[in-house]
Amino acid sequence: MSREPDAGSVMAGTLGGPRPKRNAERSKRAILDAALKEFSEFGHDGARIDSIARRAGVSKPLLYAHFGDKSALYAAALRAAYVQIRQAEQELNLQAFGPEESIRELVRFTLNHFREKPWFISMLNTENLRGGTTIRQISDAAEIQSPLIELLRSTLAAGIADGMFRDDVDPVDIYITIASLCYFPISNRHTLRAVFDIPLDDAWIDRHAVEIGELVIRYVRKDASDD
Amino acid sequence: MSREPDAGSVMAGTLGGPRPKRNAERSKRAILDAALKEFSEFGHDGARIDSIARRAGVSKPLLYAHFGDKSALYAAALRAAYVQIRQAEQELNLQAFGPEESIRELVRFTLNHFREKPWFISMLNTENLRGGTTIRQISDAAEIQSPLIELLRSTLAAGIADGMFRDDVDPVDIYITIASLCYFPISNRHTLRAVFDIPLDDAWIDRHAVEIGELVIRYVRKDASDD
Amino acid sequence: MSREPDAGSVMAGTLGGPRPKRNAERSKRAILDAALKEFSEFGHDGARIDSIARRAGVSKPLLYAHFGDKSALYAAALRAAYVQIRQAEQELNLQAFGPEESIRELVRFTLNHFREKPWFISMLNTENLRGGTTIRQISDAAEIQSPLIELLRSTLAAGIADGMFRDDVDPVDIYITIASLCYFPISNRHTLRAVFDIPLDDAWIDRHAVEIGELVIRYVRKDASDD
Amino acid sequence: MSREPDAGSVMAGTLGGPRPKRNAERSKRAILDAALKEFSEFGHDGARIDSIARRAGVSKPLLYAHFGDKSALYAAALRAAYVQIRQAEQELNLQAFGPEESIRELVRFTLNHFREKPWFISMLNTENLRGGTTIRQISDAAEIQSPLIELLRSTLAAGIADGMFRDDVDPVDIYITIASLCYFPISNRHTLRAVFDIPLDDAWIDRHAVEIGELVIRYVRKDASDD
DNA sequence: CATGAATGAGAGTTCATTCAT
DNA sequence: GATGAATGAACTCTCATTCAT
Repeated sequence: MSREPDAGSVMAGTLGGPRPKRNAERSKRAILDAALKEFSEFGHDGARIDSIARRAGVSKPLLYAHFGDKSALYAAALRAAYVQIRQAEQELNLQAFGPEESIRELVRFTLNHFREKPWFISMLNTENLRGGTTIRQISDAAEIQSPLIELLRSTLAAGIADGMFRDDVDPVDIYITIASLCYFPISNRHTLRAVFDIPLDDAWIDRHAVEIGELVIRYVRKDASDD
Repeated sequence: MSREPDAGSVMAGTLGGPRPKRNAERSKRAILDAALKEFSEFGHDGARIDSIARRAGVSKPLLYAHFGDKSALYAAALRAAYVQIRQAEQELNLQAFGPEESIRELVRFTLNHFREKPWFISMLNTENLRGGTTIRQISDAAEIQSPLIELLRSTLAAGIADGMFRDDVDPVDIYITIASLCYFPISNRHTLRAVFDIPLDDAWIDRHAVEIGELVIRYVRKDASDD
Repeated sequence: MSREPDAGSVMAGTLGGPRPKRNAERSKRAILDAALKEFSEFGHDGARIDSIARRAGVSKPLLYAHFGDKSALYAAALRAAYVQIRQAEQELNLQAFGPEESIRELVRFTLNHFREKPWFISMLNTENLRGGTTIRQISDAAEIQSPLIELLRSTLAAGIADGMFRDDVDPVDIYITIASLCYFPISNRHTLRAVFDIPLDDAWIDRHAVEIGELVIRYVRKDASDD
Repeated sequence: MSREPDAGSVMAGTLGGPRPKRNAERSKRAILDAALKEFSEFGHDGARIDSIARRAGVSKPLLYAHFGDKSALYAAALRAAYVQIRQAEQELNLQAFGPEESIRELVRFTLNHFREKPWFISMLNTENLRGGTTIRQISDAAEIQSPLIELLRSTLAAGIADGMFRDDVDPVDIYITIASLCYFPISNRHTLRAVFDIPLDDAWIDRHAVEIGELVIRYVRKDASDD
């Protein structure tokens, strides 16, 4: 309510009075962050309420007071993962690029988000493993819908107008294609490493990102055979 | 399903009536099948030993006698999922097709396997969620390695020899690309359905399969700009 | 219901606006009422402090400030139940009736009190279930003792004087007899309904009340065999 | 753990092989007995599963395996209380007595059962406090219905035939009357002791039992005023 | 060999109670 | 004085695992 300590610590020395020890908003946030970590590390069933409370630095009853029960907390964490990626997408400014570069940029963004916020992939895997029961109940929330499809649609339109892109590709398909290509190597890196002898490290991923970009562009590009 | 190599032969000469002596093998098989189902439906932590025993129609002590403990059973189930896909791959005869058609065939096969044996994807998701600890311990087993890379390498070589394919693509990359494209729409169908308004049914998947094929082929195909 | 003895008078002369100053008394009363309901609905262990506070429209710390802890609140509620019945008894004016009618009146009164203030029976059941620990600690309070025994004693004396009643019955015994007969059918109405096929409704109770009256009167009445 | 002192000691020396350490029936019985004690001492909410398991000398999981959950165990205990009184009633042989003595005998029996098996009253109190939800669900069980009503009916009929009893009293009413008179002084002995200055001990109860008998007999007896 | 019976350890959840504003 | 925020302790229930027959 008044001030937030971590933000506060940076500001140490500024006047502003004593930190509040009881701050509902802050506790809720801490619990949600901890839950996101715990659920994405261990899945719905593997996650431990005790551990989440400890991570958040609060007691279990407080956690229950704020979120109800484990499943509700899981739902909140799942939702938070979506909200996070949608917020990040807001900062993408594809209009600044030409059609092809826009696509490369979108690929870069997607892959980097998956890589840097690993809990997003983990939460999605967990949720799909569970049959999507939870997301189905929160999907009505507006924040979950990605506005990216619109961005992609206009990018494709620009490419078509330029005579560079085919006019028979669906933006949702392209989005799913990009997501597929970015998701799998990261989501499945452990099993891939076990089966193939390649070093699936950051460098590999970076190289792969370039390939993905080219792959998608070649696909949408209008070429000799498309007349 | 699988033949019992020497059923009865050990006991062949002994008198003692027609007691089913191969029950051990049978039980083991039943447990493994049940475990594969249970683990893929509920994940490692969600799976219940009780439920597996019930599904297999055996007692828990028997299950423990055969497999040791839950983690060992999980490892066996994971391994079984790999063995199964490798066995199916044996029946792929890509040599019968030309280079492009080979690739289309591989895409079709991969996607169908993912769709028809959903426990494979589930097990992989589960294992990756868990950080790959288990697969790392069983990855030395020969049956897990996919011989598909070799098949792909020769397919690509044939395409290069024909002058149809580029000569700078790595077979592992292509394999991962194909797997990515086939894996994601099936693995994540629940969350995708919640977020996008598309009907992710079999018909959609079938249409998408064609797109995937074309996408990959366009990527490996040598075109005007590749000189 | 009960008058507020000196409401407002203390603050009468002070300036300072019309703040409700008697809130303390009010809150205490509200808490007690809520506690009586809650404890009688759910018993000592089933009652919830949260629920009592909510019912009373006050915060939990206030409740604690007023009553100490759950057991003390329970004790207060138990005491309140007794005070209530004693107050009601005050309005009984048996002297207005002849001996037999007095007894009938007492039966009617007792049964109606049990029926209309169900928390009295519930509190007594709860307390007896708990071994009477609480009542033993508050029994010294004058308000708990029933003056009814005296009333009964003089009623019996009048009946004896009239030559209508036996002279060997103890007023306490008669009181317990009346209470027994009125208590049981109401206290145990749920189990009785489950075991017997009779409709234990108000009409039944009313008829039963008449029987109880006759039963008691026949018992105290001097008859041919009592010489 | 190894030996069971009480039961075992009685049979010590009898042949019959080693006692089974794992005996489902015996465990179930032990749990039920312990539950009956615990629930009647502390009520539904006050009872502790831990305590019941300890009293029964078994682990909590075993208890759950046998009975499901706390409420189911409570239901089983409640039912056991009824079964117990019905079994005891079997041994009542009222036909051996004349009508009046039958009634005295029934009173004696009822009061003694209440006194000697205090959990019966406690369970009934608890169940009524809870609104009878549980008994309503098990009341279809035949063993719960009391055959006593029939006994009473024929006793009354005999008395009427003898010209000793009135012919307008209902056996269910009489049963409830007797139960009321026997129940209350025992059920409410703690609160009664706190309010009245009488020693509610065994001697008092015994004397009261005689009074109850006479009371009931006077009520059913045909007297001068009943013509 | 095969299993019904049993349990130690720990999970999620609740509740009376208190702190800090 | 009054309260939203917070918690220690305990409770019900579950689960992987093993014993004894």
